[in-house]
Amino acid sequence: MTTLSTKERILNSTENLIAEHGFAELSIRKISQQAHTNLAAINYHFGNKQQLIEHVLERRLNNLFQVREKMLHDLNQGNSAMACNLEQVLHAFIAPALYMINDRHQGGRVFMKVLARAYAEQSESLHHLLSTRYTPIIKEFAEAIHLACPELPRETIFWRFHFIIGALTYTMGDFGASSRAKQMPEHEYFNKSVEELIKFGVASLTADVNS
Amino acid sequence: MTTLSTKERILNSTENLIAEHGFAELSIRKISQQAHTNLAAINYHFGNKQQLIEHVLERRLNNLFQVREKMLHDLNQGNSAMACNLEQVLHAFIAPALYMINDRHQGGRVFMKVLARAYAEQSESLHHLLSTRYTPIIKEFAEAIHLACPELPRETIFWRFHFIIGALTYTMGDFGASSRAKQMPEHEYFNKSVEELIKFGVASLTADVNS
DNA sequence: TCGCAATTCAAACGATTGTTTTAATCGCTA
DNA sequence: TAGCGATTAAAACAATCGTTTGAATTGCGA
Repeated sequence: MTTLSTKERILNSTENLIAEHGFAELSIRKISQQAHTNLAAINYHFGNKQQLIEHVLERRLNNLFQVREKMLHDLNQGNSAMACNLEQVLHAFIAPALYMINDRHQGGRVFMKVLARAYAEQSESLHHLLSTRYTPIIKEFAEAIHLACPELPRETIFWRFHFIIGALTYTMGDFGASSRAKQMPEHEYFNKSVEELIKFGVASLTADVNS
Repeated sequence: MTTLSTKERILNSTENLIAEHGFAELSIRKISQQAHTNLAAINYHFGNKQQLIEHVLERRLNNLFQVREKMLHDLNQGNSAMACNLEQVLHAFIAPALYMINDRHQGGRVFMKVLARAYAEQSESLHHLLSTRYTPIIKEFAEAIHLACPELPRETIFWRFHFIIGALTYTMGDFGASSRAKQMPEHEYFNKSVEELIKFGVASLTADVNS
């Protein structure tokens, strides 16, 4: 049970507290209390509060992006001759978030709330970290979408992919609240969300384009 | 110039500070400083910090919802016999936010960032305020969409409208950052956003439905 | 088992937080 | 203009914040 290192316990507690109460109420005293460690341990291991938050984001963001890129890469291998299916591309982008959330022992579900909040918080450093990390992978997926839908103007792809990411981010942050409102088990609500989100993305990208 | 009442200056300053630096860095000392008033004036006029934040949200939210409902109502009057156009319905939902943002003398553009952050912050009281306010108008628009697209299952409408709201919310919060990244004037970027967002919503709702 | 580095701990630092108190000032009516 | 309620102002309150300090403790290689 508590075979986790102090560093890991601090990261997990930070993640939980951000997800539950947001950045505004986050304090390193609450973190150290929930992590069953000392105040100074946080500064000892992470330097300061800001760097701790960045570690929380980086830890899982790196993993999420790697999984997404691997799934997209595998897709390209399988369909080397022809452009790959649009639904598969969107699946490669959305599903890794699903896996992350369902893998409760990794605490990914909590992290997606953190991510949604980090977006909205938009403190200069956080936003810079997120945008520099996100930009390359977004370009890769936009290119894959272009191959799947060559008739779509690149600008249209840019906008609609942007909106799909928005719908995904919003849905992630909405968790708990929406599933409670619908009196549905959270994991069931999530599976439904991803399924509907992919259909939604495909629909928005394959509809007729006429101004 | 400074013909505004103390109450209004406090509300405006709060709005600006949340939009610029988020809830985490918001303090009533910064608010009173920017509003050129005294610390105690905030507690005198609004009770406490939490109630002040709620006033900031309510002030413009009420106006936004009223405009949306009026536009939807006018639409129903004009097309009483037949179901009204889907694009018009989405326009009635999205455009009021546009007007709000473009009307700089009302400071609406700033408020949309506040709204996007309030969503992500998800402190119990804020989220409760937003969801209780939002639920009725969402039901109204979902019904209008149903009339415009009677062949779409109600559940599909629910999900896709939810995603469209997500894309809208995300885009609002993204402002400034994205327009700066694209080296585009903010108002131009916004007009483009709304235009693309409506096309995006129509596309996602009118595409063929096959699981 | 000794010794040293890594880690944890309690305590205090200065700064800032939201709120309250008490006095001064304003604006309007009688 | 006198007086009174509404508003603003300065100051202090207790609480909490992030960070630092220096000593105590741990764990592991020699």
